[in-house]
Amino acid sequence: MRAAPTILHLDMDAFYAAVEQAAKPSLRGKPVVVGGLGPRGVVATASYEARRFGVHSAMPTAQARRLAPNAAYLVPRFLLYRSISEQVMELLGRLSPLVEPLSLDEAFVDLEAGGAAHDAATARAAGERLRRDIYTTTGLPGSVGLAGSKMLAKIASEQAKPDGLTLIVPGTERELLGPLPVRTLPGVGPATGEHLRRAGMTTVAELAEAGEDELVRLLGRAHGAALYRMALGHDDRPVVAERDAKSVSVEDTFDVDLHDRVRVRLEVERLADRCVQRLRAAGRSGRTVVLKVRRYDFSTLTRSETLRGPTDDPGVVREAAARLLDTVDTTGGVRLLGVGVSGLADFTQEDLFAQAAAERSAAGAAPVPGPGAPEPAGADVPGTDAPGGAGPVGPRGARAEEPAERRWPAGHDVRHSAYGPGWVQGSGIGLVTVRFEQPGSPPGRVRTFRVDDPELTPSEPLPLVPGPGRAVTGS
DNA sequence: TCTGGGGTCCTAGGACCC
DNA sequence: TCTGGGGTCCTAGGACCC
Repeated sequence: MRAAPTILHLDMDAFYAAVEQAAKPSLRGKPVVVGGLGPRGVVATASYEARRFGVHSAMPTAQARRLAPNAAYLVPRFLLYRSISEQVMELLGRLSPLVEPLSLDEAFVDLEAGGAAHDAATARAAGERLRRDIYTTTGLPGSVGLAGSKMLAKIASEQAKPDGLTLIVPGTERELLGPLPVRTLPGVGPATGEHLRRAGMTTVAELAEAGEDELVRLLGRAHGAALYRMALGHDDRPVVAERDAKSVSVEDTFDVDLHDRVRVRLEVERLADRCVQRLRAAGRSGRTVVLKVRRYDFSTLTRSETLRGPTDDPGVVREAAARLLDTVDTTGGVRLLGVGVSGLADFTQEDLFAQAAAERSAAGAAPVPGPGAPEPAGADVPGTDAPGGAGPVGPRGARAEEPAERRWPAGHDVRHSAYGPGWVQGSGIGLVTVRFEQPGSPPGRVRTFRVDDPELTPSEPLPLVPGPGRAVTGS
């Protein structure tokens, strides 16, 4: 808890939906929902217009459609959001070397470490300038919280939403926190909130009155003690830049439960390969392989196996995952499968190759292809040892005849040789509907084409804000 | 039309070691 | 003969966050 409100928390407003509205003039001021559009999809972000219908994050998309049938429903374009996020984070980096990103749309900044502020007045000025710079650069609104601690800066940015700035004057923390619901505090979710409610505590002031011993008794050592400190407004956690990932995982929920054991095994192997791709892209390797299975009744279990040393070998991870699968009862159907690797080490592939070669020569085995040689990996190579001889199968079970919705995902950019840039408004039954507009244009009009129209091609997102050297790359 | 995907941290029990 | 503690690693599950 520092004496000046020089910890800044930035939270972009309805980030994914706001990016889509900036990219698509006809959606500005309209309800927009970004999320999974399949039968089991959930909402990632709802625009403020959509929230007025009761739509919110984590709500099943089907439920959102009932509440807001006329909203625009779009699949997320993470590569685009990442590129915008990098622009925002770059602006934060100009304020201070201590920037701690929490997600694509959120970060803490230690203004004191960068010399950007030393008191309330300079902190407020830096926050307002940041909001202006973000808007100028990206065209997007973001809210800023300023306080003497991370917790309060985050609470402040929440209170500033949308498109605002709130500064909490040090010394006023307890009176500000006291009347707030316990759920306001970070780390108090549905379970803890209910736990506390049953113990008669609904406000932060009541947590402080209960005392540390009582909270520890209720919630356990770490959680209870941390919560008590938070309730008093005590929070000394520093802003920490650059934290290494501790695990990498991928998972898929299937549109329809899987019953075929052979198919389940095939999907586990595909997930293992995808997981290893991500691991390698990060230049890491890992020692513990984790299999996650969600069954038809939503019961979820994990099985893990720790190897003798870290690996980034797809075959090793695949085989470990397959062994773990053998210990799981999947009768009744499988809703979700996931494969993860934890216990990460900074192993380069060269290290691993050298190590593997050493082990082979020690064992007197024949040489095998090194990392440079082609090897089965990635979505287009099925597990070659999979029983049943199943061919390539899409993540949702799609085969050669790909449905229009997946070839032309709602919201993705396209270009027509005559009509120019536009985006997919919807597709199905062999047709795709495109709205022809772009970030700087007035709202455009809609035209419909056959899905195999040669004049129509997928294209890269256009910059949200026109300007030199500000090309946006993305999905 | 029930409930995504990618993470983090904590707890608790058992194994194993000193 | 009967019964110590502490520390670390591994596994499984759960809560929480965006």
